Amino acid sequence: MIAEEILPWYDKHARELPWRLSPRQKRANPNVLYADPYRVWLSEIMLQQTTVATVKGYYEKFLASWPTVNDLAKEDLDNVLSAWAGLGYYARARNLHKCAKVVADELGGVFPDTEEGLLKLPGVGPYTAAAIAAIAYDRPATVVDGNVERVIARYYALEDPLPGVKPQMKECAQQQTPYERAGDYAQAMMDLGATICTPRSPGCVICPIQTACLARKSGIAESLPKKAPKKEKPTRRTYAYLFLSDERGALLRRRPEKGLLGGMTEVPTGDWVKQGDAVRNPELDHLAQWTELEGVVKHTFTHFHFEITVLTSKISQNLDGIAEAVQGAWAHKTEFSGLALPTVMKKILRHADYI
DNA sequence: AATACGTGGAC
DNA sequence: TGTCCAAGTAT
Repeated sequence: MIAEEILPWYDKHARELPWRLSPRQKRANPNVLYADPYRVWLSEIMLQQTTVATVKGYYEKFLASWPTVNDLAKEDLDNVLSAWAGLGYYARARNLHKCAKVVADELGGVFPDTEEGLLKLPGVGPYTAAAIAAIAYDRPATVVDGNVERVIARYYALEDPLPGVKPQMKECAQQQTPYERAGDYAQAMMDLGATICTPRSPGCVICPIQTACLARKSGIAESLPKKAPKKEKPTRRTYAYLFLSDERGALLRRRPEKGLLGGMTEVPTGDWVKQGDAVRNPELDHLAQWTELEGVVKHTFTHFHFEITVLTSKISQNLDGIAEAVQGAWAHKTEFSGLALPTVMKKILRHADYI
C-alpha cells in the first residue's frame, strides 16, 4: 500500500502552503483538526490547472479581502473578476462567486461535507469535491488530479495513453485510498507528484514509494503517463482600437458574460478572424482617425495563437458619444488596477506604451 | 467524447 | 522561439 510509505514521508517533507494545515500545525493545535472548508475550496478552485507559485499571491489577496464565504457572496461580481484578473480561466471566478452565493444564501454559509453535496456546487467537479471532502473533512475520498494520475500511472506501469486510461487510473487510486488520514494522504500524493514524481526527470532514487513502483522497476517512469498527440493551434488575428483621451483615459468595455474572457474588460477589437490577415472594422474605423502601431501583440490561449495589430487615436471631442457607440466607458490609467483586465488586454495597452 | 477555456515558468 | 505543463470543469 502506498499510504504506509507516503504518510511518514509527508510528515517530514510536507510543503508549507498558505491554505494548508501542516502535520506540524495539526500537532500544535490538536483542537483544530482540519482546515477551514472555505479556504480549502478557495485554494482548490484557484489551483485548477494553475501552479502553486502563481496561486499564492491571489489566495492571500482573496482571503484578506473576503475572510469568509459570506463576505465573498456579498461582493459584486465585477470586483471578484478584478481581483481574479491575470489568473486565467475566468469561468472559475464567475463560478466562484456563484458558488459563494449558493453556500451563503442556501446552505447557511456552511460548505457540504460530502463529495455528493460538494459536487453540486458551481465550479466544483470530481477532483475538487474529493479534495475538499478529504482535506477539509478528512473523508476517505479518492482525489485524482494530474499529479495523482502520474504517480498512479507509474506505480502500476499503466502504459495506455490519456485520456482513455483515466477510468483505470481512478480504479487503482481508489484501491490505495486509506480510511485514516485521507486528507493528508491526498495532499501527500499531490506533493509527491509535484516535487519527486515529476513529468521530467523524476526523482525515483529518493522516492518514498520506489520499492513497489513498477515503472521504476522497468525503467520507464519518465515515459509515463502517455498522452494522445496534441492538435496544432490555429492563429487568429484582429485589430485593437485604442481610443485615448488626455482627460479621460482609454475607452474600455465589458466582454459578454460567457465564453472567452467572459465578463472581463477589453480594448475594443474587430472580429477575431480564424484564418488569414486581420480585418479592419468599418464601424470602429469611422469613429476616429487611426494610427497603426509598429509590430504586433502576440498571445497564446489554450487553443489558439492570437495576433493583435494595435490602432490608436487621440480623441478630444464627442467623448461620451463615442463611448456610447462602442458600448464602453472611459477609464484613467490610474483606475486600471481596479479593472478586470486580463493579461492579453494588458499586453495591448503595454504595446501602446499606455501602462 | 471532444472541445473550450488563460497564464507564466521551465526547458 | 516553441512546446509542455500546472491541485479541472462545463458543455
